[in-house]
Amino acid sequence: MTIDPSHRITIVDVAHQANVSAGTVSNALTGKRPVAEDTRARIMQAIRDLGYQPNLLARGLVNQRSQTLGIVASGLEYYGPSRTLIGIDQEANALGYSLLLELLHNPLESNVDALLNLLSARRVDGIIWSVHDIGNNRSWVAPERLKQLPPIVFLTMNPQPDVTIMNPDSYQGAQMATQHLLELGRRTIGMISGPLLWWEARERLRGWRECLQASGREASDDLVVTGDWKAGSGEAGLITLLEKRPEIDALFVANDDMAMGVLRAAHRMGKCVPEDIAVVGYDNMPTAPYFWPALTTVRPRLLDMGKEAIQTLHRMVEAKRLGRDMPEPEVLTFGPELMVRESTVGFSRVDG
Amino acid sequence: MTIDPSHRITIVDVAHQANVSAGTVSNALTGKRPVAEDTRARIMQAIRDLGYQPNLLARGLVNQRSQTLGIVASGLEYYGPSRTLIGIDQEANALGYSLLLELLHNPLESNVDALLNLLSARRVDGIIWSVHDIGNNRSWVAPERLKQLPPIVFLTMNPQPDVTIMNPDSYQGAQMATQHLLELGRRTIGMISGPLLWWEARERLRGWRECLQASGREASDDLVVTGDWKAGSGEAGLITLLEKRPEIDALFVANDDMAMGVLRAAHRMGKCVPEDIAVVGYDNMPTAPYFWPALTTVRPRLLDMGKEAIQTLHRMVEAKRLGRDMPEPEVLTFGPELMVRESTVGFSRVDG
DNA sequence: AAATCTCCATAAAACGTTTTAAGATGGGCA
DNA sequence: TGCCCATCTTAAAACGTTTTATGGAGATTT
Repeated sequence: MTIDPSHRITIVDVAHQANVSAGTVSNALTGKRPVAEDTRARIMQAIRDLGYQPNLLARGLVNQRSQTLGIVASGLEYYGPSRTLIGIDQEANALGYSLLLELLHNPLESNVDALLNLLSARRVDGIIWSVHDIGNNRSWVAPERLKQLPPIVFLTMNPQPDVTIMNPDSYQGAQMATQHLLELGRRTIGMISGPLLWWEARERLRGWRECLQASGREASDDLVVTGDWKAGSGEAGLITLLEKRPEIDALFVANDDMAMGVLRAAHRMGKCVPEDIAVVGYDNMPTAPYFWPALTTVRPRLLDMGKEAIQTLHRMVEAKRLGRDMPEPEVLTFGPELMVRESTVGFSRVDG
Repeated sequence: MTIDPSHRITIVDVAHQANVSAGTVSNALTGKRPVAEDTRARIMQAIRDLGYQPNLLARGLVNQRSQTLGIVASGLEYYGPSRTLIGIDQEANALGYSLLLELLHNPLESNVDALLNLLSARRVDGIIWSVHDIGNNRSWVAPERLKQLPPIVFLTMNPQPDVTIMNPDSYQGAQMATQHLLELGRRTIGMISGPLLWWEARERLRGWRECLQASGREASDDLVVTGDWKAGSGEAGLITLLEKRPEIDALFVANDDMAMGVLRAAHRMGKCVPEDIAVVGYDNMPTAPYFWPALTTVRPRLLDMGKEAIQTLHRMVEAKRLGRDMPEPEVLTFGPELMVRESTVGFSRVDG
């Protein structure tokens, strides 16, 4: 009948072929109302014969939902963010969502209106905001703005009222790292921090400081150097730090990249790790066990966090769809784990 | 008039408010036909007053395109794939596309029909297939299958007829690495390869072998050990290799992660790099300059490749939309760059 | 035998846009 | 005045689904 090859097969083509109406085909496909067994078989056969594929745009239009979640992320070239994304993807797939990915070029950017409008226009069912909390790039987050948007879950954000947030517990991670160094009998524990514009960097700094203070140790400012998360700043950081405070015998470094730079600087200066200086990193990059020496580091549970974020978002989406009242906004915190390796305990005790 | 708060503002609401018809609002928004200046102003005012946001699902339905590209990727936890994705995202945004991301859990999976059907059903305008070519996971790629799908660009794939492909030139990269080692006067150049199921791994191996053969050197099988891309296999690989061939004085390692393991093994065995063994990696991870010693490595141009992939795909999409004939399928190859650092030339010549 | 149920199928309306074909308005020209 | 033309608008039809209200056939009850 139709010989036009550019004609895409629609549900009414299938209906014709199977001698039923479009509505019946729809019922057979969605299973929302009963269809007799033999007509269902005819329909399925017609679908196969014609190679029919439903148009999810049309379905989304009438259903008022796209089965799509908007993911706003940044820093994907780093291990942490991409790991989080993988968790997000796995869980979203399991729940039948597709992901609309928007990468934020410059995460300091606080003018995100165009982006939010785009996601709204595409009618995403919900949004995961996986951009680090830096400077005032969260200034747009306010109840009246959120009301115009689909449900949102924020990742890694300084808690604030009326917002649903998932956080890796940087504060606790820093405490665990510092406590570990204290238990090893280290006297003077320095820190190389991330940029203090970053909320997470401030949390890690706070964890270090409060842990030291709690055990009556010094946590003064000249034990801290601020880096930029990159290895180079770790390398420079160690040099600066040892000039100021040569007696430092342990270091908590706010991420593994900078820790790698620290290790390199130590080698160059002829310092032994961990004998002269013990080093703890943060992130547990897959290569951390193969640093020289293997790096003791804090492992945040990012995969879990990504999955939980999607589950929570899904609940919010469903509540909205069914007209129930939203779950109460909450802050979920994911405790990290300390991976002890050579850079703190030496070669004897690890790696048989 | 409408007090129902759950009512989403549509184009006809705007039309009412501005005392025009829906068609006119559409014309004003798309700019496809002229609209008088004062009515346009009225319309824009109404849009602002009501907070109207166009429904891109509806627009996609009637326009027969979604302004969306499907990105199928895997291995996002590694540097290379995420870097490629960033290039893809940048260029796609510039051309007005959004990205529908589908991560392939197991890239060996060759049954990708469900995934392709989903992307078709969502009416993506085109697809970027950014999954590594492993085993027979490309067996589904055949002209008759491709004909049912939106335009596709494949990344990193063994060339085959009638398919558009972007490739980082692994063969050339491996040759550059090996040639560099030869020029440094190294005698016996081993290799730690990636898994040979991977097309890229085979290309790198071929580059190493043919470069050696071209200069009359040995390239026998016992100079090669196969790893799994991970640092651990590099560490084990060096040990195995030196047991078989203790005279090895240089090593080409198929990626930086494994090279890191090699460096670690060298330290453990008391071998000096580069004095005893020179090492070249592949990928140029951001941390490569901070390895101990800093790693000489091959830098593939992944960002460029991602961008070019989108541009090419865009041309294919437009050709299809306008009913022109498709651009001829082609294979584009991106030449890499050698980053020379301490692990081959020592500390004197780099890093002042 | 009539009335009532079940079960299944359908036609038509909706979802929110763009596009098509046609119409209205007013000005210029003969 | 009558005609044509340019410029702007519009009503209605599409796009491909799902849903709503309706209907018809047979089985079951009264």
